[in-house]
Formats: sequence, structure tokens, C-alpha cells
Amino acid sequence: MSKQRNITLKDLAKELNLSISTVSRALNQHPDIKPSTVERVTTLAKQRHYSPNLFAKSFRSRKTNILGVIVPNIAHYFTSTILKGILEKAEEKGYRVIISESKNNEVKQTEMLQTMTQFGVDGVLLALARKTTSVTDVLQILNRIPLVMFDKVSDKIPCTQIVIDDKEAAFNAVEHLINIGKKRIAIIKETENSFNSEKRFAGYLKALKEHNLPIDEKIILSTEDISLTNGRRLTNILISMKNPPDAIFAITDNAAIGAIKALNKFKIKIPEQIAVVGFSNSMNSTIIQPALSTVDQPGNKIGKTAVKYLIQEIEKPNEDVSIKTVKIKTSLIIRDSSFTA
Amino acid sequence: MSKQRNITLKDLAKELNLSISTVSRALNQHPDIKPSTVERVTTLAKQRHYSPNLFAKSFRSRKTNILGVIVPNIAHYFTSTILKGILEKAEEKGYRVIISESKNNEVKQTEMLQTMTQFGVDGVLLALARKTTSVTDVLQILNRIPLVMFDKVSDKIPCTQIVIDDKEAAFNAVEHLINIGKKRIAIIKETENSFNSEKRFAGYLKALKEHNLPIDEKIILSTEDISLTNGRRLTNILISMKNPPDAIFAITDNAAIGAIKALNKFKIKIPEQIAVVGFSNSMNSTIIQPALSTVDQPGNKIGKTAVKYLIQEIEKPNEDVSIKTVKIKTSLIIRDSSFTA
DNA sequence: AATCAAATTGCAATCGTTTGCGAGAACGTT
DNA sequence: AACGTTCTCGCAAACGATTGCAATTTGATT
Repeated sequence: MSKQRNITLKDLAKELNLSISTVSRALNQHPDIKPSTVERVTTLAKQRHYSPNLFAKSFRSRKTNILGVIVPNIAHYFTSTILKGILEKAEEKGYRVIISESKNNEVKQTEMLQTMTQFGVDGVLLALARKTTSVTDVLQILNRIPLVMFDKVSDKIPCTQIVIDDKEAAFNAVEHLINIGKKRIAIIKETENSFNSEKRFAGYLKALKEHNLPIDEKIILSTEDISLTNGRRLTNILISMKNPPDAIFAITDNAAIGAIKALNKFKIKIPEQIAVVGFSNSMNSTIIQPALSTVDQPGNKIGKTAVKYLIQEIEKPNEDVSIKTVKIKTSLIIRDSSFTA
Repeated sequence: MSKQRNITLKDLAKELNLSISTVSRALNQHPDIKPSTVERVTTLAKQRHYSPNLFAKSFRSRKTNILGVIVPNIAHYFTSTILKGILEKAEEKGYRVIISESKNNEVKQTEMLQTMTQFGVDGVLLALARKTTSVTDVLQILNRIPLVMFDKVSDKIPCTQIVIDDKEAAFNAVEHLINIGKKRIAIIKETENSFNSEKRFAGYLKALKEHNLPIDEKIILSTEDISLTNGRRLTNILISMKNPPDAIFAITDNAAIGAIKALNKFKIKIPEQIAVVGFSNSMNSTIIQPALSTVDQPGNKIGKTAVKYLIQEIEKPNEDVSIKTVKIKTSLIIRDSSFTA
């Protein structure tokens, strides 16, 4: 059961007693070719189910119409919504998408960047691996092909970046807690210099300051791995304090859900005694009891926007691409974990 | 800021006063080339950061080392774990992966199959769009390039398929419910002729029969869209019956979670009054209270296995590829929703 | 009928790499 | 010194498509 060979321009040309170039032009509606031959060529092409070898086309034009995407973890829900947006926009614009997972491994990340450029993708979309320390490899890529970053970015890399306004989003979330009457708001964040965590923390601080609330380091908790388990663990610490908080802002839904689980276990009333707000609007946030208030990040839009700017750079390389940081609007979704009638 | 051109064999050849072929052979450790020139070539290549144009290579060898993947929905958790497996195995074997979403749209699906073959991927991995009625387009592809299907498959397509044993998995789940003493087990399934739903239903029936339990059509409920909302809706129907079930088997975690939400609302004790078992081991299943018993489908393994067989077909096209259906083992995870000490 | 312009078509190069074959050089054998 | 091997290397074709330019045909004009 061997596979049938694709038919080429040459095949058509031979069968029609024409030159390859004439056949090519006939199929590309070049004005030079007389209508009758155009007719002959197109009918035979249809009959034989001719379809141009895109690979050969790409090879000649030095344009692959392929975008490379590198993300830390494809199975992360927020990431997958971004990918969805990327796929949609790319397809709409006639691009194919190669996806790779860096698994938060910096070495792998550079390897992937290299194979991608080596392979000849027209541009790369990149969400940095966590704790990416050296950006020199990325900078290398930058003067070879267009690059747009999203979600996990670094200001050390001069390229267009699509992000959400972490600081503002966190500010809004915390301000909401203040507005419902909370005065002692804890935060659960990451220790490592995570791009997002730091910005969200800044938003937290800003909200407290603007509302003249004291900042108490005892209720500013950090963890290396911002997981459900650690969210629960840190919440246990918070509720065993002599002066426990009346609200918890977790910079991740998972951690927030861990918090709720801990509070539920000790029958602490949410949101009356302690309110909880998370970040991401993951699937889980509506599953947990009570439903979690959280910041919605429009992944789809981020993906689409990233592709839009990347293709702009690809198709207009001459115009000096103004490097910009695009901030996608988030929205606070208020659910039972912070809702008071 | 124009991008720098990649350097080619020609460049190296000119600079070394050698022919392109010699340079090529030198870099590919061809025995014909004398050690001293190999030396000269390799050092210059390193110096100039030469890396072969993979696209040109592919073009010549007619081997792209690209696999195409088409799935209905990339943001579905189970699907994304499969993709993870696919990416891992593919990378390990030196293949790149192009991913497309059919969005359960049959027309899009065929379009994508066509662009992929037209582009020249070495093989395709396909999970069928729901309600795919006509498989003729897929059959068309089948005699052009290697194809392996997974998860959503059809027995009308003669190719290697990687699936889980839906029937057996469902059988085990229902038998488990019987073992903990349940005698009146409802099922929530899909109406449409979904490949998976029917098989799981068959497993349900088999378990009841083997244990001599009566089959009551009143507690066999179906829905077009097997969602959380519909799971809740149908459960409401079940608990308002004069003779309600003492267990619910939902063929999807989402529906099962909907069931739990409905039961919780009416303060029906889980699992004492009504036990619940789902299917998929999604993230949500540990978030809901009580934690959901469910069937774990090893997505990662499915993905890896699919790639393994696909590459086998690609690299040994002569040997008559024995078309086989590989069933990946599932395991029942027992949690609080069906646990009795 | 001769000439010229316009309409059609073909030649050949090109993209970057690999590879069969042949050519020339170096070396050893008699 | 003549011949045959063995080493090295370059030529040119090939993958499939596009395209500038030249070549050919056609038709029109005088």
C-alpha cells in the first residue's frame, strides 16, 4: 500500500505539451497566457487534482508562512486559550503554526528557538520559561527573525510584547476587597522574581496605600511554587495567627482555591469572615464552593493580538517597527467568595 | 533594522575556494574528503555560525519532518495532555508539530487535512470532529500520507487508532458502584451517536447484566451537549423521581460535577444516598466537594503512542503496516464521591 | 508582400542542499 | 616508465515552483 505521488507542474506540462512555465502562469492567471490554453490547463489541473507543492513555493519565496510558538506548558488552561487565539488568527491570515513546549527549561527554550529559525519560520511567538536568566540567546534570535512575546515577558528584550496590566488588575481586585469593607488583606504570591507576581504585588501595595491601609509584612506570604497545596498551607498559617486577615488575595486561582479549601475545612465563613479573590478565571473557579472571585485574562485576545503584531512585522519589515507593549484589558469577576449583598 | 541573511554552503565554498559539494560532504563527514579540508571547512562553518537550511533539506529529500495534528478543541484539558504527549515524543524523534483546531467543524477538518497534505507533512494525527458524518475526505488523505487517529475515531477508517477501552473503563466504574452496594445506578450520556458515549453505555449495560441488576430506561438519561449544566439538569430530574437512583454514572466529569452540584443543593448525601462517578479525571474532579471518583485516561501516553505508530508508518512505508487498534489502559480513581470506609 | 507590433510561449536561472559520476592528482607496483 | 589504485574533489542534475528575458507565432498595417 504505497502512497501515491503528488502530481506536479511538470506532469501537467508533459501531458499538455506545454512548458512548465506556461502551465504555472496559466494557473496563476498571468495575462500573457491566451484564454484557450488557460482553459486547457485549468481543466486538466482540476481533473488530476493538482495542488501546488507549498513546500517548494515556500522554498523559493523564502517565506514559509509558518509561525513558531514556544510556551512553557501547553496543558495550562490560560495558555491553551492563548493558543486558541493564536491558531484562529493565524489561520485567518493564512499561516500555519508550529508549537513547542519549553517546560520552563531555559536550555530547551533556546534549542527550540534555534531549530525554529533554522527551519525558517517567518516569526516567533514566545512566552518565556520561568526563571529565564540569560536573554542573550533570545536577543540573538531577535536580529534574525521577527519576534513577539506574550504573557511571560522581559523588559530586557526589545520587542513587541502583549501582556495584561498585572498591576492594575491586582489593584482592582484588592480595591474591590476594600470596597466590601475588608481592612486587613493578606496576599499569597511567589518568591522567585516572577515577572507577573512582582507586578501584581505592586498593585496590591498601591491599593492599600491609596486607601490608607497599613501594610503588614506578616500577612504577605510567598512560596516558590504557587500551587493549590501551597495556597492551602499558607492559608493555614494565616488563620492560625492571633490577628488573622479578613481577606486573602492570591495571585493565582490555584492558590486561591487552596485557600478556600483550607477555610472550608475550618468552617470559616467565606466571604463574611474571610473573603478570597484569585487571578486567572480558570475553569476551577466556578467549580469550587463558594465560587471564586477572580481576574479574567482574555487569553484568546492576547493570542490574536500577538499574531496580529507579529504578522505586521513580518509583512512590513522595512517600516521601522515601533516596539510597543500592548496591555490587554482584564476584568474582575465577582463571585460568591467576595460577594456581599 | 533589517534581518541578517542566513549564510549558506555557497558562502562557505566561495570563502574557502572549494566547491559547494565538497563543503557539503565535509560537513556530513563523507569519507571522500581529506581530513585537512574537513578541518578547514568545519572551523569556518563554526566561525560563521553556519547552520543548514532545514527547509531546503526537506525540500530536496521530500521529507519535512513535520507532523500535522488536528483536534476539535485545544483548550480541552484531556486533549491538551494528549498534545503534551505528542509534542514530547515528536521532539524526541526529531519531528516538529503543526497543530490545528477543527472546532468540531467537519468542513474545517477536511480543509485542514488538505492544507496539511498539500504542505507536505510527513504524517497526520487526527481526532475526529464530533458528528463527522462523511469519512470519504479522510479516506482520500489515507492513500496520500500516513494517518493515525486517536481519541475520537471511526471504525470506518482503516488506519491505526489509539484509544482507551471505553467499554471496559465504564464497566469497571459501574461495577465499582455495584461493589459498594449500589443497586439502582443511573447513567447520564450523550444522545448523538458519539463514538465514546455508545461504548461507555455498553460497558454500563454489561456491568448491570453481569451482576443481575435490572435495566431501567427511566434512569438512562441522554443529552445532546454533555455539559455541567446539563448534568445538573438531568440530575434534578433523577432526584425528583418517586424511585430515585442510588448512584449516578456520568460519562463525563463535567456532567458528573453538575450532578454533584445538584445533589449538594438539595443536601443529598454523597455517596451515602447517591454516589457519583465521572469519566476523564479532569482538574475539576479534585476541586469539587466531595472529590469526584472518575476514570483516568492517560492522555500523555495516548499522545506518545500515537506518535510512535505514526513515525513507524512514516519510516517503514514498505512493510505492510498492520493496521491495529491500540487500547490504552485506564484506571479507576476512587475518591469521596463513591467511597465508603 | 514586407514590416512591425502585439500576443503567446519557452528557456534558463534561482532558491539551498544532496549525490552519482567522472576527472585529476597522488601513490604504489611491476 | 608505464600502468593501475586509491584519494580528493568538482560538475551537474535534482527536488517543484516562479519569473525575467528571449524567442516564436500571430495579426495588423502599410
